[in-house]
Amino acid sequence: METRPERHRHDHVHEQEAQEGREEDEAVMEHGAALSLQRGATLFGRRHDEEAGRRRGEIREVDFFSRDSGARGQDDGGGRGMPGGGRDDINIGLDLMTTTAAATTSAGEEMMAVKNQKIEASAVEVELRRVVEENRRLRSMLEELTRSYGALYQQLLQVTQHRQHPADLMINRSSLAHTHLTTAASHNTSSTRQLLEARASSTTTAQPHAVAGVEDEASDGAGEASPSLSNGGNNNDADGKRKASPDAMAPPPRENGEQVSSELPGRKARVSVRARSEAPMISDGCQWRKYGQKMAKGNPCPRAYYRCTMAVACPVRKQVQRCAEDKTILVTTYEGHHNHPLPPAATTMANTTSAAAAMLLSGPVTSHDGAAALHGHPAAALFHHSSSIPYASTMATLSASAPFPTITLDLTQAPGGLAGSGGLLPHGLGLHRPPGGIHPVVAPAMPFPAPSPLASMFLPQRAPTGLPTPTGLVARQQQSVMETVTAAIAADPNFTTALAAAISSVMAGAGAAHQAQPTPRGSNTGNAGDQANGSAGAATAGPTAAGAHAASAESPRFATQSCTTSTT
DNA sequence: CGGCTTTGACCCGCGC
DNA sequence: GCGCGGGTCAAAGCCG
Repeated sequence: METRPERHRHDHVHEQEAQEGREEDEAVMEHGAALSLQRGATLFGRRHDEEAGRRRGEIREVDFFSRDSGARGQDDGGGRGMPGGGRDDINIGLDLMTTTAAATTSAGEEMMAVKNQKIEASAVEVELRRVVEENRRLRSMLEELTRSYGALYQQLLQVTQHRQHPADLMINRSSLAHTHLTTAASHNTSSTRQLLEARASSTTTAQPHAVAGVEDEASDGAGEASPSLSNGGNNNDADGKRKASPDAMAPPPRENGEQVSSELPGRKARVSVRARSEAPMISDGCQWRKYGQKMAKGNPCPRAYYRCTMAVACPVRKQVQRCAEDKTILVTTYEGHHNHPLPPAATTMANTTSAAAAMLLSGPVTSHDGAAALHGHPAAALFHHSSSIPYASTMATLSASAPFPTITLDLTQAPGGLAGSGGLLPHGLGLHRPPGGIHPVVAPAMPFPAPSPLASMFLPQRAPTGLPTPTGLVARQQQSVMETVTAAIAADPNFTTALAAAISSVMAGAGAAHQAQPTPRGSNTGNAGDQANGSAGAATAGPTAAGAHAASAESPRFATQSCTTSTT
């Protein structure tokens, strides 16, 4: 038939379009579909009017497509329609499509719609193939990182077994960190090297502590199931100052028998997060109640004390204070263990602090500058590694002077000199997009030992797992790191919003269901006195940010922002 | 009315 | 022992 060549040509053309311009295709498809619908409706009405009387009883509506051709053939008054055949319909449709509008019949439009569906399907298929390929690539990257981590971790364990020889240990550590750097390495930067060197020298000065740190680390590394071995005890020794409602701060016995009580009766290590925010509090997914405020010496800004109110007797507290030097920086210090499950958003933040806590507890709290501790801890690998990532330079130090061991994660500094911008951190999107078209904030993160007792303080109570297998440990650590990184980004409301928008645009068709995560009170801070939140950043945490939290808490993992440190 | 914030008082540990 | 500073308590007030 003469229409077949036409049809083929159109198919070809549309396939080309499918590969070249999806938007155009989509527009066409939508139009076609709409047209088809419209025509279908018209046709239906007409058919209903004309034929209903004489062919009463036939269910034409249901059999719309298959019967059309016949009906249309009659409508057109021509022999063009083939009685009953679906393929013939296609021919007709194409023919109509290429002819004038006057000659166009509803059948043509319907065929157009069918055709468009095919085109759409092929486009989706192409896209799917691309995504699968990318997924494969990412997976191989992850596997490689996992392998590297496993090797390094084994090496670390061996080192800890020889801790009686501090000198050797030190050397091994340096090589460890160095090894990691080279492993991670393609992105190595000079700043990372400087950082590493600085830490190496610190290690030299704080060698004995470093040894202790490794010892603790070994216990931590052995698994979070043995928290009692953590240096939490050490911390507490150093922590004698706090009167501390011991009962309040002592974590309740875990259902799994995990004796966290061994952690310490008094105060525990703290994790401090510095982030730029105009809001009075950063969004961390928990509900807090302010129970006090005090002017701290040396800082014109008052320090606010909050208590977790998500559970009746949750001992977790946090302090929020603006940085004296830069009032746009909000310093949030967490302390204690949640005794209740946390919402995803809160878990994300919890994991962030867990990561830091893992480092803190694994390191010597009394080290001169804390660098030694970091240096010896596998978690340091994360930070080293992150430092080597263009978008994420990370550093953390422990406080030496603070009454309690404190680690500060500084999320205020943007790599690439953006730190001084004074704004929040939306710089990530688009500004530092790495080559390759991967999401700007997606970067491999190095797994590190699972959080020990302190680490669990922000985590929901877990089921007992016993000593984790290396594999499970690695997996959990990876997740933790990923979430750490995620939370670091999520801490920035603006960034979160932008990220959420980006994600939704990418995931539009697929699973945009994640978007809004229902959070109580419409805010993931849950803080009651949030008028300021409403106007400032944290409150952007509304649905969008919450969505980002949710998304981040699940799987796409994002690289951390910069993380330098401060001392308390 | 309940929950939250505010704010002054109080407690405690540390340093001198 | 005293003063200082950090942290907490609790009454009063505010707010939805």
